[in-house]
Amino acid sequence: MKNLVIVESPAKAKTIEKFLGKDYTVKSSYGHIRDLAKKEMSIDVEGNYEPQYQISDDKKSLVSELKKAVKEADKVWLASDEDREGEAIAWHLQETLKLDPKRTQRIVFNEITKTAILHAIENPRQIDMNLVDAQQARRVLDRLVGYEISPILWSKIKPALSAGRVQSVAVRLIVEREEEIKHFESKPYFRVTAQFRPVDGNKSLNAELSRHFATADEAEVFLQGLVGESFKIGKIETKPARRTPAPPFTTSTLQQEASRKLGFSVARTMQVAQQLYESGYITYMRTDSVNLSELALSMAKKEIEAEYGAEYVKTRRYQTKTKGAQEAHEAIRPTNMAAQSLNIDSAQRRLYELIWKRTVASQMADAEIEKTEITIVGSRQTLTFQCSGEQVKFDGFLKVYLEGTDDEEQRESSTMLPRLPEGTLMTLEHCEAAEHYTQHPPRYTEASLVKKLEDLGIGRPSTYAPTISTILKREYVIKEDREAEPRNCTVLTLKGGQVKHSVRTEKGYSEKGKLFPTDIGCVVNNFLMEHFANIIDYNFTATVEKDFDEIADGKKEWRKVIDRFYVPFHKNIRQTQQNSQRTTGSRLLGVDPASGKNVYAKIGRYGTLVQIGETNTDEKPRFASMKKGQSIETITLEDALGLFALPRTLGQFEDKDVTVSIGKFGPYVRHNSKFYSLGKNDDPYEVSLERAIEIIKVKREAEEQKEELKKVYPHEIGQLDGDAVVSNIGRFGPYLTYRGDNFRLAKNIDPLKLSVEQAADIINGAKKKRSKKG
DNA sequence: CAGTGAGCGAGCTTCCGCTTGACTT
Repeated sequence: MKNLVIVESPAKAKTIEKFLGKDYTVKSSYGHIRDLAKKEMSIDVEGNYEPQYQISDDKKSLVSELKKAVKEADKVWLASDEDREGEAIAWHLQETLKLDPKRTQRIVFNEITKTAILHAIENPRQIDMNLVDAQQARRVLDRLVGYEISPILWSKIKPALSAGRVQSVAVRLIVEREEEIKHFESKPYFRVTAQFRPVDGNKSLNAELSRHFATADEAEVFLQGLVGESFKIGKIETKPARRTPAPPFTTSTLQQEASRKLGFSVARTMQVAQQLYESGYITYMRTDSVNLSELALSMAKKEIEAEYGAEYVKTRRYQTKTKGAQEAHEAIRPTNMAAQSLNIDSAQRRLYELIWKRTVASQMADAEIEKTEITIVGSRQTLTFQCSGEQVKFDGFLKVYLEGTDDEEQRESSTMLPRLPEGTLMTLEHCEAAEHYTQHPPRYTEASLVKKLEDLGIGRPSTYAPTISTILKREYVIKEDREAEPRNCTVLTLKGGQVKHSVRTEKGYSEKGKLFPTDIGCVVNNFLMEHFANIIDYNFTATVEKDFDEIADGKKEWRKVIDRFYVPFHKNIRQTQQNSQRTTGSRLLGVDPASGKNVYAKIGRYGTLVQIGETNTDEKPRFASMKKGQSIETITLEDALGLFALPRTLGQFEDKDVTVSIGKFGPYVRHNSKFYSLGKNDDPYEVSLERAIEIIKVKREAEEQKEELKKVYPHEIGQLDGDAVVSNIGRFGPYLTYRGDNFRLAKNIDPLKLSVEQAADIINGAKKKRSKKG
């Protein structure tokens, strides 16, 4: 071996190895190999912010493997990504592997093509310490912010909470959107729609009045005024229009489209994309670039020509405009544009087809459209009816793909309009004024939150999905479906010269998979807004990014940048710790009629709770946890008092009391000092004695079965090369144990009837599979 | 495994960004 190349991703290593031939061995660092220790701050604040790095636990064996490879190589090529993090990875590798700079080359490429890689090899450079320092500043700042604010939250609000430059802004967006919605005043308005037919024609057209009415009375006056009116076509306007395809996918836009068109969560999209990437079907899926390689452009061109004809080709080079983009990779695209679809599992196939369509469409001609606007005027009326339509003259990229939209109230406007000359007399066939309500701004979905964060320049492609998981895990936000209340809407219809009133029920749009803030999320956000407004300012990241850029350009020293931030920040931390009150989000609900004491809803150490009586008095208050779906803000006194019904005694079974309550691990039935967990659909406040007894009996039966199994298992099948092979049944089904290793058994295998030979096959088969993966 | 929310005090929790793999009992 002469050359050792180290890249970040193993899939990339595999591809590059093919391009480079046998003088090169390509290995992967699997991302960062060193980081600040997890347990402590690991930043010497007094010692000029010196970071204390250590090799991550899961990277120790990898590092020793890399060290060995380095020893056998004449030259080491550090080929991590061409961005801040990539440069830092290269530097950490150089430091950790103790690489001799004379025998070490830094190379970069932002597309995985043979030309790009050979070009990179011919143009090596040294590690750019300014860029590394920009990364260190980023890392240190995030650690300081996260690890100094979080403990304040533990002492002032609740243990195990967290705050950070990215996650706290994500929560703030969701909390503030909810506030907006709460203060939104939904107003009714009347929309007038009509159907006209040419006097000597039969194809009618739908039109809408050019204005809305605020009240039913106004609408009625208008409708009444239409009686005996004659209509004609006033004006016909046709305008050519063009539509342009969306740029190729980045991580963020892929997540948005997969959410809109396939209903995937952000995490699912990334998981499926990872599978496609590892199989070699698509390029790297964590990217902020819309750039396509020259190879990709020519492949797309060839494919479009062959499939749709030369007139559909339009080669486009896209520019990335995203704030803070680092563009170390290409856009997400198929590696082989000739493969329109793949014979793989359904989720992978659907995501792949989406990527294929988006990429190919981005290299296709504009769609040419003719927009027609028809105005219908009445002889006495000053108001006009409008009707608009579109005709596609040349479909261009629309043949393949059209980007989805987040607009929930999209109106169809692609109807083709009949060709009618101006002045054509029209008959009014039908007219109605229907009540609608103005709609509050939409709540965020996972994907629309990612879009917003990206617009603000907050977070990176590799962190969008984990950030969402974090704020869900901390229970700052909850993702759920909520049905909208149906609303009664007045409809006025003009019929036979009369205006008739009727009522139509409008179901309103239900919120599917939307992000709602929780009590904890709101309380934490309020606390941060009060004490750390600068950190969760929407521009904080953008501001510090400017500093990082200047560090990267060698114009600023990273330690000075951090010091300027840290000194006032830390002072604020100290003051907040000393001066601010414990925050519980407490709300007085009313007075408990039984005791005459106050009832409160607030945040406790283990979640939201209701409390009867005062704290800080001799008499201890009574507490009860809130149920799922209840919140401090909306819980009523009555519901709160209902929570004190536990523990409930349901009655007797086998001469012993049956009681039901909620414990640390959820609701349970207690009988004869034994515990039985309630099922998912059982409500401890409602559950009957009969159901409780059933639960007891089911658990007893399961335990009996377990006892039976214990008589047979563990079962020794026999000896294999001098050691026992044992079969057993565990939490995950039947398995074999042999020499301290476990091997799962297929469902159709009877672990008691297994022969030693069969067991040996299973063990060897599994070992082979494992070593292949390892 | 089966309240915990008062108080005491030990020890624990926590960030962002880069990457995949573990394969359980």
